[in-house]
Amino acid sequence: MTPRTSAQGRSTAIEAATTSVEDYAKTIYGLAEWDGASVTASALARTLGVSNPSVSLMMRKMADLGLVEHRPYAPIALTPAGRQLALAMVRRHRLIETWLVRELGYGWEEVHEEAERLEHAVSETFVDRLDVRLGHPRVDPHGDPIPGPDLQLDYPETLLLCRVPAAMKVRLEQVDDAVPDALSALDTHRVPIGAQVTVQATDRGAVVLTPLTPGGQDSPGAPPTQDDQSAAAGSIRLAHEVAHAMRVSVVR
Amino acid sequence: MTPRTSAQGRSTAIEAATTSVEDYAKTIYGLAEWDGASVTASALARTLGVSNPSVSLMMRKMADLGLVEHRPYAPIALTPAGRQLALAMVRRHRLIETWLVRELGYGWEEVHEEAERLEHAVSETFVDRLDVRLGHPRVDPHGDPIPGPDLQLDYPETLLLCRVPAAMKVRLEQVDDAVPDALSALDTHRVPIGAQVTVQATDRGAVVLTPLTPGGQDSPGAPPTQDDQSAAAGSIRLAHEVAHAMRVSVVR
DNA sequence: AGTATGATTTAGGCACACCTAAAACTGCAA
DNA sequence: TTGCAGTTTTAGGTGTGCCTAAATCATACT
Ligand SMILES: [Mn+2]
Ligand SMILES: [Mn+2]
Ligand SMILES: [Mn+2]
Ligand SMILES: [Mn+2]
Repeated sequence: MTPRTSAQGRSTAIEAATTSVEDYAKTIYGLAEWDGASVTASALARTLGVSNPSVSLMMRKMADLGLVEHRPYAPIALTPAGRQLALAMVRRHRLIETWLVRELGYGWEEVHEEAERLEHAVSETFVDRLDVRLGHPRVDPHGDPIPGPDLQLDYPETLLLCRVPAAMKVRLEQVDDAVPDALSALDTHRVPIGAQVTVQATDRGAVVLTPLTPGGQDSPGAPPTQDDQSAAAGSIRLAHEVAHAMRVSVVR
Repeated sequence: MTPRTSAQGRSTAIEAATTSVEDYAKTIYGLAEWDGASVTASALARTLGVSNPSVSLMMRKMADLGLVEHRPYAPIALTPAGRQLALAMVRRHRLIETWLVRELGYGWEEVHEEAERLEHAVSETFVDRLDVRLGHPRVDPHGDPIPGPDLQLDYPETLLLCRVPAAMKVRLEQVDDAVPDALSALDTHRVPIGAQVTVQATDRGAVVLTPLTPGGQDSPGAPPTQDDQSAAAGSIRLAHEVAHAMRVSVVR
């Protein structure tokens, strides 16, 4: 896609961002935020579904544009300008997802792919009007916080579920919408965002938990599924990968 | 942009359409429909804002894809497959415009640009859900008919305003949203789509007309503007270019 | 017919964003 | 400390879509 035409002049480099540049910026930001580790070229390549050389080349380009800090063979970090761009994309993405769920009847597992395309096509004006129409939502359907018009973002204090010690009571705050297994696990066991659960046991990243709050509100659908090999009724086992796709806050 | 990922398999070539191919198809269709003339390479180039050689090359590509019929130096026509693609894009475009006006508070002069980008980013699913949400609208904010899910399209019998003979009573059916002067002229003189007017005189494509129906309903805004050099109160002069951007149906 | 004029196509290039294969670097481990 | 395995970068190449400049073609006018 050609460089973005839209909007009114702000940071030059951000104006010239292509679809690819926007996705790289957003992905770097996302990786760094989700689990605080430093971002490597190969992690970026894996997440974006491109080859390592492509990342290398793009990093040079984005360094030239002043969007990333990157000395060869070192980890990758966004510059302040890069973070601005990333936050702008995150805002678009999450507002669009919220709108798709609230007004077009999308399921929370469908919206990510659609938003991934739309985020590059909408104007700044569009985003602002959508924000107003939705009443300035603070989180998206997956619990991810939405940056305000000023791109400010306040995170709740959260941990990766796969790192929570056993016997702790936590509240489900966010799910990674790019991990379908995580979304379907929560759907299956009727654990919505905001539900409280107790971590019964942990096993090298995998966790077993029991719902506390809404848990099994028996909405019309499948009967209390007991598919997993979990013995205790209401006991839920999540694989490491799935537990890595959820963030929780500590209760009490 | 890379080839379209979305949707379920239909006509292979249509699946593989890029943003550019989609725009070419839509534009060829639009030119042919608006004033029934045959589509030339340079008209296409002018409308799309690209050079003639670009059109030449693209026509070879689209001929190979089976989307257009084009022998060198001859006029350009869509194949049935090309028409399918064009109609699908027209449907997207017009539904999106309708939604932007109805639900996001856009003015009818703002929507075209936004839709021009969004139409390439939305999925088939999205379009269908939007259609349902809007209640299957039959025309967009500019009076252009919207193809149904089956891509069927029924046009009202209309003429280009610039070709209407004098002393005829007509109803304004469509405005070309890509001609800002036409939209602002109608805004200024408070002539909405559906209004009836009499063509007082014609002058080599330019027309002078008098509103009949809603005409000057004095909505809160500027006072009955008499900016033009038109003498009679309520008499409106439209330049050829502007009159070419409107289609009307004959009344009675 | 003979030629000028404009429309159209061909030739040659550029920018982006990818890819595979080959080289270069790093850091850990024998 | 030396080697080697994995990571990262360089080299070389593809597909799209666009451009300018230089042919070509079609035809309308003398
Ligand atoms: Mn998402
Ligand atoms: Mn994206
Ligand atoms: Mn339009
Ligand atoms: Mn378009």
